Amino acid sequence: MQYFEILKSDSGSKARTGVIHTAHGDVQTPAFLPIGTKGAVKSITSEELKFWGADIILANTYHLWQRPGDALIYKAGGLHKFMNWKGPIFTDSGGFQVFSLAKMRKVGEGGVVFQFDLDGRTEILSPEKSVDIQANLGSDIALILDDFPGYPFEYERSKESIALTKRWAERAIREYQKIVIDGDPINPGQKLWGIVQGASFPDLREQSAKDMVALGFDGFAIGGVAVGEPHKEMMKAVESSTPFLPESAPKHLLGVGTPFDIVQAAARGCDTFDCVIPTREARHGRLYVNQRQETSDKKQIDGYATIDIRLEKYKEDFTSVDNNCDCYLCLNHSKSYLRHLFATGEPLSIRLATMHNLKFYLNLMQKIRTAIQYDYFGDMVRNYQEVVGSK
RNA sequence: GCAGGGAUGGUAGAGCGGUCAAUUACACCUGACUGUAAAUCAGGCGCCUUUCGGCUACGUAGGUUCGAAUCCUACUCCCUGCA
Repeated sequence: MQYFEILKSDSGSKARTGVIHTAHGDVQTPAFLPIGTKGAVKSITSEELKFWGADIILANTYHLWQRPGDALIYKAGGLHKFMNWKGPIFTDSGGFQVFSLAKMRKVGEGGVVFQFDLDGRTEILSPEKSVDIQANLGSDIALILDDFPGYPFEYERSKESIALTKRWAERAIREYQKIVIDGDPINPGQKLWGIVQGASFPDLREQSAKDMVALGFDGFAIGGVAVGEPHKEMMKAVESSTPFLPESAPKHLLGVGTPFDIVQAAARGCDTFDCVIPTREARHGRLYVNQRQETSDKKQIDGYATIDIRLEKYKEDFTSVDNNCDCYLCLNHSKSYLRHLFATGEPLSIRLATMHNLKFYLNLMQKIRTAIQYDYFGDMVRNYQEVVGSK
């Protein structure tokens, strides 16, 4: 069986629906990966995630290495068993932490020297170490350690970054072959994906994509985006990368994004996405709701808006957060109640809000798949956007 | 009735002669949040003004003083103890 099966390609864009066959089951694409950095999607159980239609989740090498340690997870029988998530798991390499924990790290040829934020001990995260840890975690999709410089994008720095990422990729592959193919890993079916860097410079993106393709990865992630750049820059980065990656390979867009970003990126050929937005913003009281908008010619089009449930105006609003939503929150509780939970600091507030936002994102992916399948994805791309000022 | 304590911005509660439009917390409002060091962070919060600045304010009314939320007097109300 092919690793990635394309079911339907959109006629008007590079979007497609498909299935990634992993060692722990299938992923229907385009897909959104809820983020469970430390082995848990904050406040949500594995069972709930599965029930809502999440096929795959993302966890993080850096955090799990630090605590509880990959050796412990290996002993537990791998991350799947440890957290009792039976579906596919995608692990980030720790490359992002290289960027986000910038104050305490030093990037060199060998890897990243840094201090753990919890106990201050100094460690080196190398391409090999990242692969080793991910092998111990037993994820289904592992990522190579990459380097990217953040925003604003600078050509010379980005050029160095794709070169270093390429050299690290070669080392990561050798380590992967040693452990996962020739060794006795937790998950023999684990796949290693490459990462394309190059900011929004087309020539660098092209070069980086070609570098990765030459190394023969099973899938590709597009990294270095969602670091503060405008939406157009992000799309430019995507458009400059995908043409040089195999049509037949699954493509992940790292760290993206808003519902709008995701629809736009899916149209440009991205198959999977991960982002903290739905979970983090839920904890901050920001909820995503479906919202239709009327155009000047009286046409109703789909969109969405966000509301801050903590505002006083919802104090006596006994309607549901989103009456087009089928999540537990919307089926059972009012805005007034959720606001009250936030106001009083009840932990349930976080759970309910997170449930809702995740369901919103998972529903969005279902809408995208359906639109591609039934050939109206072009309309969706044209219309789907955030409705501002209508909260 | 006597004695003592107190009345401060939406609320609680600091301040106790100038540096006070007034600490702080809560509430409220704005804005962030994109491979999670984030149940977090930043800002605003008397009125007018873009800034400078001006005006009105700390129970009420007077007074002392160059200057008062801060001191004095009277009044109103509240609390506590004794009758």
